[in-house]
Amino acid sequence: MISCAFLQSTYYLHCNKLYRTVHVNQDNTAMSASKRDILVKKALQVFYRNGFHATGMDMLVTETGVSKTSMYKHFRTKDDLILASLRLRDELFRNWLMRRMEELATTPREQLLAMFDALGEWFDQEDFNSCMFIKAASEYPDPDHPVRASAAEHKRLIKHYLVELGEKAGVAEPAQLARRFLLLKEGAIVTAHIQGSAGVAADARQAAQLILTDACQD
Amino acid sequence: MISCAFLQSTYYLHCNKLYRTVHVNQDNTAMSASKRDILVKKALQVFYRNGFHATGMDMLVTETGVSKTSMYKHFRTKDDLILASLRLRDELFRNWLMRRMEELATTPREQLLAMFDALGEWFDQEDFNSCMFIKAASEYPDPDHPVRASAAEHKRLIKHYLVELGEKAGVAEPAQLARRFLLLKEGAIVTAHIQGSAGVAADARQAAQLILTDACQD
DNA sequence: GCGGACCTGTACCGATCAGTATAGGTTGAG
DNA sequence: CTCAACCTATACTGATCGGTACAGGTCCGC
Repeated sequence: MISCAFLQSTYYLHCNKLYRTVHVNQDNTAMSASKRDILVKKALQVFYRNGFHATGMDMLVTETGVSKTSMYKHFRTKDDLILASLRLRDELFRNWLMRRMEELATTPREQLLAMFDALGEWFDQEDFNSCMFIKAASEYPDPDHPVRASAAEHKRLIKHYLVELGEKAGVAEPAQLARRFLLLKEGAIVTAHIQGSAGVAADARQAAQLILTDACQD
Repeated sequence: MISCAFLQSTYYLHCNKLYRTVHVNQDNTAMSASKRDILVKKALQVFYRNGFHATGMDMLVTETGVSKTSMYKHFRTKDDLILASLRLRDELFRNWLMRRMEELATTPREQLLAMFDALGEWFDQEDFNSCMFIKAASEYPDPDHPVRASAAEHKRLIKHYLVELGEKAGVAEPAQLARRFLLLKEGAIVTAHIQGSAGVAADARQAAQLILTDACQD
């Protein structure tokens, strides 16, 4: 089954031909899913690299290869496209992080610490450019803006995964452990972005080890 | 000589009519209140609240009360004004943080932990809007841009202060302690910004306590 | 009163912003 | 074939972008 769960998905489950799959838009106009996928995927890259306000729709036309007319058929406003990009980013990043944590370690305790090994791999990728949601929140000062809600939801979902892992690991206060790990994670991302990635993930992992040991002693 | 060291004051050093720039502030403190100082001070507030790309020069004219002609007399480009704002922010914020840490505690060990109490006060201020340098770095993707250098320097100076405090506290590896504390600090800032400030500073402080205890056992 | 330092307001520049209008090309189903 | 869905390119809107030009106002030491 080929489908794109990040693009309002269930409708796709009834389709057997991706190139002709039909997506029901906000205004009930039928659209080609593949073009839409290409647009969101490439827009995500441009927004991540270049920022949101600094990226104009004309730049997106040249960078994505999708005409402006099609863009505005798929998304009523630039903000809608941004939100779709953030939804995709949330899914891709969380899937990658969780998969990598589970690949790098076997026990829940080790998987928790492996988060920082995975982050270290991310920091060393040449296209690493901080967390897209931290950047998004930085550009949208209104706390009620949907972009901010998207960022909060992304962080909440990661925290939820860490809590689950903490429960599997049998720590006394998994919620507390998750909050502390998240502090180290966000701090490592920001520090690797501003100061450079050298040693940052290892520092965070060592600090996390202390916190985890303490959490298991309780 | 009355001047503001944070405001790239060389231009005024050649001015022998400095008294013209001395005014009385709202709180009756005599300070250099030249148009340039007013401009940078208010521009800082607008950039911090509204972002860099999203703030146009025309908005700065209305928000600061300084004419556009004067702005471009003092600063050749918008970027120069942004950099001056960041220099001011660096000085104001670091001075505030260090002063508050030393007010809240007496011993170096307690002062280190008091950083998170000070951060907690900051998070609860209604105009708290994340770290200006994290936001600046988020908006300027080019790592060689002066804005990025300014952000890195700000973080470096704070780290340097933490290392000094760690040495005074007699910990075995003050540099390592400072790096770990900085991870918690940046993580707390980002988390308070995105998820809300409730409990964030306290979480960070508890984690810092564990790290500090470990550092003193060595 | 004169000159210079410093400020203002207003109008303007070409470029770019988000978004729209219009016309036409391609594809596949019936 | 026609029809409809979906795509393209181009041109355009009014607003705003960073930045400049120009004329004039105010204050000061001389």
